[in-house]
Amino acid sequence: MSDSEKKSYKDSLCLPQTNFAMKANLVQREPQQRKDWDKQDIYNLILKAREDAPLYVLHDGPPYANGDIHMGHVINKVLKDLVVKYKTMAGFRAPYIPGWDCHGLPIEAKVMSELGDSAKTMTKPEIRKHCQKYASKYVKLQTTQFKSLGIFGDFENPYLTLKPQYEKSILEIFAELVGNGLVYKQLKPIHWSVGCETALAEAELEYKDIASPSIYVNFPLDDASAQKAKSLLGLADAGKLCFMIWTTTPWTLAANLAVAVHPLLDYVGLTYTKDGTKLTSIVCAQRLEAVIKAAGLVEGQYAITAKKVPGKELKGLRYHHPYIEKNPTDKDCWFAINADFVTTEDGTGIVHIAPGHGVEDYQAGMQNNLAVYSPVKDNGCYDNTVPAWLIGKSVLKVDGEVNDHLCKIGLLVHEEKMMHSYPHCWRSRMPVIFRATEQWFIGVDKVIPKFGKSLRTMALEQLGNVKWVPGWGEKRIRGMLESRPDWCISRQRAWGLPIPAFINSQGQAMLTKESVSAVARYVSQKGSNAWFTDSPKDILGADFVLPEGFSWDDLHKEENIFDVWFESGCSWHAVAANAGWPIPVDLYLEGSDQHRGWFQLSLLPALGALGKAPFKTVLTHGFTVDDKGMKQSKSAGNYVSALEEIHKYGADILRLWVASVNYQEDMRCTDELIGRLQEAYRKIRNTLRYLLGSIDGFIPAKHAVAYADMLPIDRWAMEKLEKLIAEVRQAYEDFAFHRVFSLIYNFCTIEMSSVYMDVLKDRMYCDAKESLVRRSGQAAMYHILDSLVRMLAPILAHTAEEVWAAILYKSQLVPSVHLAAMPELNAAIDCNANAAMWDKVMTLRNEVLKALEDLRKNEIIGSNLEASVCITTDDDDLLGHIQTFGLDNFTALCIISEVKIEKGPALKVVAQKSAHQKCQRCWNYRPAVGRDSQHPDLCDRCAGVIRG
RNA sequence: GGGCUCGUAGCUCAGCUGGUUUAGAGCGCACGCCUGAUAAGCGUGAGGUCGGAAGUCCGAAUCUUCCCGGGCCCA
Repeated sequence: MSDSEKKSYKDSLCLPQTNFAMKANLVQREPQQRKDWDKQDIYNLILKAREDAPLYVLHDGPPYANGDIHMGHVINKVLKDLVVKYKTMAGFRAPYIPGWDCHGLPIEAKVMSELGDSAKTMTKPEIRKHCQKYASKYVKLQTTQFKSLGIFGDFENPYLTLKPQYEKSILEIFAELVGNGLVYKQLKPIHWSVGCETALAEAELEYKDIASPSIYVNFPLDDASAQKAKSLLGLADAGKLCFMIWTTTPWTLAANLAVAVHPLLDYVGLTYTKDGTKLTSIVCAQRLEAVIKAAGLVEGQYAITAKKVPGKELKGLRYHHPYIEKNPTDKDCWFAINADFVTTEDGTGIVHIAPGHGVEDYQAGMQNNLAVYSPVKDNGCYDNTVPAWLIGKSVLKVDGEVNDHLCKIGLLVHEEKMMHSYPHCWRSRMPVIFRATEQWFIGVDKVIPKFGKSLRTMALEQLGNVKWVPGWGEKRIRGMLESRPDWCISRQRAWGLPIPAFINSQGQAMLTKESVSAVARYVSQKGSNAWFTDSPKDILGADFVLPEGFSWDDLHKEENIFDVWFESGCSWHAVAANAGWPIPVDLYLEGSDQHRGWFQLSLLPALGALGKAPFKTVLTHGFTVDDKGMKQSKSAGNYVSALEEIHKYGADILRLWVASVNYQEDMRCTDELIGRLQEAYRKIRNTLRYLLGSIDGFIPAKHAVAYADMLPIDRWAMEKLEKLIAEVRQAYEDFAFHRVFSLIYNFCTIEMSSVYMDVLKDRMYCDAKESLVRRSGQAAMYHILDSLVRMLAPILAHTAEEVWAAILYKSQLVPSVHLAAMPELNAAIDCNANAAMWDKVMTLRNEVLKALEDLRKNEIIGSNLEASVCITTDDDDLLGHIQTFGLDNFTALCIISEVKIEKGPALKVVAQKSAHQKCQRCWNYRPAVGRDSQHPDLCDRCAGVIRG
């Protein structure tokens, strides 16, 4: 028989038929898909279809409207989209309104540098106009980029923190907080950016390692105190008696008002000679060794008092400031105080206190009735209350000079360099200083009369009512809330929402619930620009009743603007509540850095205004790192460009990547790692394609086969599908998308590709087209395809839609797979009922496959169909299972031509080349081949099929 | 320096409150098969002693402590 005759049977087979392309070509195909979605207005179409469904609100945290999107955005937005698409398919109305954070320093700084010198002559409204343009540009840009990921949302109507309606909402919440007595103005040391001349939020700080001077300085006691100290320490001849302090910020000495000692630590006197002068320095006993070393003293050159004095007895001793003669404040100063924060970890155990330049210093100062003295101007230069040699000098550059001066007057004991991590301004990159300025605060420990509790108390109480994913999120935010200071909400910049306070010439501020509400109304109409152009009377309204002490002739607008965190922290009100959605919303989903940021700063306003948290569940994700687990940055060269990846692989590959990794931890991310997901994608796509091809000609309404009537192997597939559906749905409910991925991926590779689809080829290709056995397989594959595509839809948003379109007879008459429902469990199928049998049967199958491998290695067979297998086993259960299953079915399951099984002493699988002839149509080796005179080259089954 | 957190095969993940004798899966890799899913499909195999050390226990990847190395947040 010639080859051409042999091949002629190919046309008699039912090979898979589909137009669904094997090659995805995502980069070309996806944009078209998105265009179709836009045409359909898919987002609103879905919402309309879910009009009466229960609501599920994922409230978007606003990214900053600046720059191109990066992998962090991709992870965040794709995760959100997975939730929204899944919840939609799970039967919820799941709206998604994306938002942007539009105000703030990064934009203003960028705009200012772009404007250059021309900015100097501009008014605030002019600068703000440029900022608005800048923000709008990036909102538009990022919208396009987010949409290119296949994300569904109301991108036509996003929420922007610069919109008047949004600004109004912020002020509404602010009015509540003011009404509840939480807002106050105070001189307080805060992080101050000299470069940007503004206060900075915690979130605006970056820590960098820098070298600072580390100095040990003697503060001489005054005569009376020296006498007292001498007797306390049992000193006879002490020379000049001093407190020795240690600091890494010499410039703050100009604002020194006290020294702090720990009340319970012991202090001693260290006597030595320096430059011919006899000195005794009081230091903490536990720091003696370090101090002696720092001072460069060697054995015999110094003496230590035998007597030790606890810090509490040193309290009140007075000293002379090293270089300032006259008290610059209106309160007492220059004496020792007690403070618990004094440690023995470094320094001398005596801490220099400058209440205007440190948080702990400030607190200690308050407790000891010190002034808050900060002789530093906005630009970081000393004012004129300091000694003449310092006036006008920049505190960032003056350390050396201060040290020289201390050295000259003989009070500098030692100076060295010390590397330490120090906060820097994220914009100007310059070191930040602590500086006391007039700022607005939200008090976290003020008891709110209406609720009878403080914000901190309420927050800590509410944490337990929120579901944190992962669970440790609660611990993390709890720790932060326990220790956080009052919230400094004022910024000295132009690009933001003004703090709606009015000041009179006595410096008194007018800020009431009523005044804020009045401003809110005005801003909602005119926008916040009006604050800078319109008069107080315009803004408040002529009929506004001014409180006692204020008059229209003496009313000035506050110049500060809000911290942008306060703006975004009100989004639950501005967006969710205004849309009519109940607070708390269902889900906040952001990076774990937002425990300090948006989560916390949304929680506080919501508690202050409503007394409840704005969210039910808070889910956090980690950050991308490189293949070695290190932080990624452009400068380190291990940075992955999100846009490049999207353009290179297509959105569904990125979506699949996001879904495949455990987002709760750091996510390793490189181009290669993302590229590898293409292989998984191809496997999934090919599985779907093969299923599509296999159900060609299958009309569910006509050809359906019930589970109970299916062939055993088909029932096995249905049971596996059932199990998959249950596990996938659970994984989606748990937000465990990487579990969804691995479940589906493994199902495609193992259950489908390597077992079921391979096994079914003989039946699907060779049996009669209309035969029940073929319909049984098609029915199973139809269910599998129909379920798979829906379970995949949230992840492979484009591809699933493509598959859905290719399914001729859909299970649900919806125009998009994203409008379909997640597959439900089928009560008729018990996926565990036959588990024991399948377990044994599949194990035996593996044994058979191994035996065949030996044959193949010895070049006795190539294809499995050339083989015949004899099995002996002592396992009666197994024999029973095979009998129930059917020997022919088992033969088909192994994709071999013949199996014999019998009881024997032990499990043994003997494989050999089949003695029969090969059927030229189905390629099985069968005894019947040659017996049919009409079709001598066919087996009985194929002969029958050909005959018709 | 502090708080939280992570560290299982090349990669992505399983291994729950400690106990199925040689720690699993898929991918990748190696070798082979098929050529009727074909820029596809199938099989077999080699790879970890669970970041390191000590400890608790009859028994630890799983508990404790310390150390090393990451990440986020802070100082």
